[in-house]
Amino acid sequence: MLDERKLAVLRAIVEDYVSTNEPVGSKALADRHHLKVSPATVRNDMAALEEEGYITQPHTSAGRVPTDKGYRLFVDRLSQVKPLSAAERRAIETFLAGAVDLDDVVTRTVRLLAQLTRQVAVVQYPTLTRSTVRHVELVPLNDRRVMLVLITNTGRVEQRVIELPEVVAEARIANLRAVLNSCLDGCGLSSVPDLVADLPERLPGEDRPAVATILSVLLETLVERHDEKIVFAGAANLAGADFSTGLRDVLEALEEQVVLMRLLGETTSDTPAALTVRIGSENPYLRGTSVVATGYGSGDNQLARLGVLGPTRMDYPVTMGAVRAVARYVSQILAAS
Amino acid sequence: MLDERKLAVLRAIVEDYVSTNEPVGSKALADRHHLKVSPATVRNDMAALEEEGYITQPHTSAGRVPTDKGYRLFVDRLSQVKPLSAAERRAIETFLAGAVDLDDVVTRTVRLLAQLTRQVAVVQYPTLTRSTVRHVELVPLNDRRVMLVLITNTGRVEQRVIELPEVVAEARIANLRAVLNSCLDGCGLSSVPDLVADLPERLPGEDRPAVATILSVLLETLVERHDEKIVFAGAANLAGADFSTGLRDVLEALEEQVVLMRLLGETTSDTPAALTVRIGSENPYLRGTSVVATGYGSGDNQLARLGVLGPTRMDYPVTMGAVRAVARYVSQILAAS
DNA sequence: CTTGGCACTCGGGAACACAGAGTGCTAGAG
DNA sequence: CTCTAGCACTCTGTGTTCCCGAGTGCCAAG
Repeated sequence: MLDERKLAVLRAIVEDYVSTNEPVGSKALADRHHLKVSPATVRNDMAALEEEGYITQPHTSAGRVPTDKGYRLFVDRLSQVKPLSAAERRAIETFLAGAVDLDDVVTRTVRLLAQLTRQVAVVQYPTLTRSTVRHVELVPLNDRRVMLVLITNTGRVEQRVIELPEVVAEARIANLRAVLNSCLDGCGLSSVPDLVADLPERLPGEDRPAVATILSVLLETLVERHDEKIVFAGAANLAGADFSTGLRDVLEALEEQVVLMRLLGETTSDTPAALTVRIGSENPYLRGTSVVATGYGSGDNQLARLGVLGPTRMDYPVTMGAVRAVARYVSQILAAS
Repeated sequence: MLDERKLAVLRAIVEDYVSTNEPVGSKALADRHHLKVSPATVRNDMAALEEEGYITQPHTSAGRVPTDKGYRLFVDRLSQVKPLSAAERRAIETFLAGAVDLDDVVTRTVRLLAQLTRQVAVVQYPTLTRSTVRHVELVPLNDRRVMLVLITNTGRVEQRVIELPEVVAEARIANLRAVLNSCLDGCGLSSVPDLVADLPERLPGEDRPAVATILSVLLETLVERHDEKIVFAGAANLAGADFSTGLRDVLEALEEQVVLMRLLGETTSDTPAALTVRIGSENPYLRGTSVVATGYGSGDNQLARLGVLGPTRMDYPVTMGAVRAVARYVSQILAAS
């Protein structure tokens, strides 16, 4: 049904449309892409492609524009991820190398990605689930309040202020801290609930109410903050592009953690580092936009996801190259720390 | 020069223009605002106001539109801050009350403010300068690395990973932590540099290189992170409004910490809690937008600033009311914790 | 199967007219 | 001296018409 030349025509249409943002006609196409056939032939192929739903015309007698299905075919079979230039790679490296802590890594990453792709970049904070406990700290604030600080091996720090049900002496807090640390140090976060389950019983009775309160907050921290936090950058890049779904919707989605999560998608378990591309209507919300995302993280355990969001009319090969490269570098940085 | 009625006319023009977004003419004005004079009289007054530069007409023979100078006069003399409704106040209270930590307070505040004003809200993180040290933590990550965690009385937590120049045993780290805490606990952040100045000399010689490294990072943390961090929300509210300076510029400014800082302005030392209103060209960058901001913080020491950013054509009384109210509530929340 | 020719279809821009809102000015009333 | 009424004038925005050109679909010939 789709011979080699028809595919070449589709590829040419996508490339031209992406770069010019105008419906592309048979004449211009035959010229620009040294297809060695006449415009009439191209027209026949276009008719076939339109029949199959890969392209469409905005109105009778205008050029053709790729459909979501057309982009999909282009991404899957007609294009290759375009590697970054050496200069870009160096820029990434130096830019990310200056990061001082996890927060900084994430902030720099998201900005870098936005600048590189000229799209909106989205980065999810490394999830706690697969991290391990590096240290638990209990800091007495006054005699009824302590601050719980949880430090993970990925450099993430979670903090909560806890109201105690009763006055607890500092020494007892210190003791509890020691117990918690000896119990949890180095353990995976997912195993924390099991490990602390019988803790209250192993401590003097007088401490139990306080311990129960602290533990409940600790567990809550693990669950609630699971992978809630997502940041974005490059919203200014939306100003130029026009979205079928209206700029407002896109901006709203960007500020909704939940929606962003859904857009970034989940790491497919078998090939976690693979690039995910969701085109237009393939997206759960925001059907007018495309998302290019991938997992990142140190070594074989993927920590979280990052990607970019833009109009369906985007340069997929370049964008995919940038996303992949940034994910690799940031994984590397995280692995080193 | 400007009698009572001319001022009333200006007020009416501002109010009408803000609510309709269309240049307002003499007829509509005389009707809607039960000024007890004829359109012709209003026209005369308008001519005078235009002469003085308070209003202008987009083109000959269209209605009048307030100038920045006109808005300024309106804000200074012709309007009163509009208090929030009881329902809104309750909403604020319940929404902010659920915050679990400082991060959460800031996030909730900025969203709340954006929703309340239907503008872009901007909140600066409480600055460290006037806080005091609650606790310093040194967590060994491996034998060449420690994590420094600084906890302040405002609930802020700063963290840095430190590369040590040499291997340091955990016991020595623990000792150093104890020294640091006994030395700094409860002290104002601004006095930290003085307090730690002679610390290396008071410790065994073998520790000095490590201590020097740690202290330099600590000091750096105090300076660099000074009041750098700013968050915003409600970018979607920009979608409707049209900015003279182009939407792109506004979005770009929002992602530039430095620009945002300048826009929020500085707390005037004498009346820190006063509302600052910068209208259009009064702003350093982004001359097409207005900023309504104020300081917030517990008690008499102002910690940081918050405010909203919107088109010059905004409802100043309502916006000012919302900013003031939110600042008060968040100050209250911070004081309590 | 490919190509050249040809008639057809729309979208978008230019030219034009026109209604409506709003103004400035002047002369008269209070 | 101030306010009002009337009037002529000036715009913008909108609707209409018209035409050009890009692009198509189809057909017949190579």
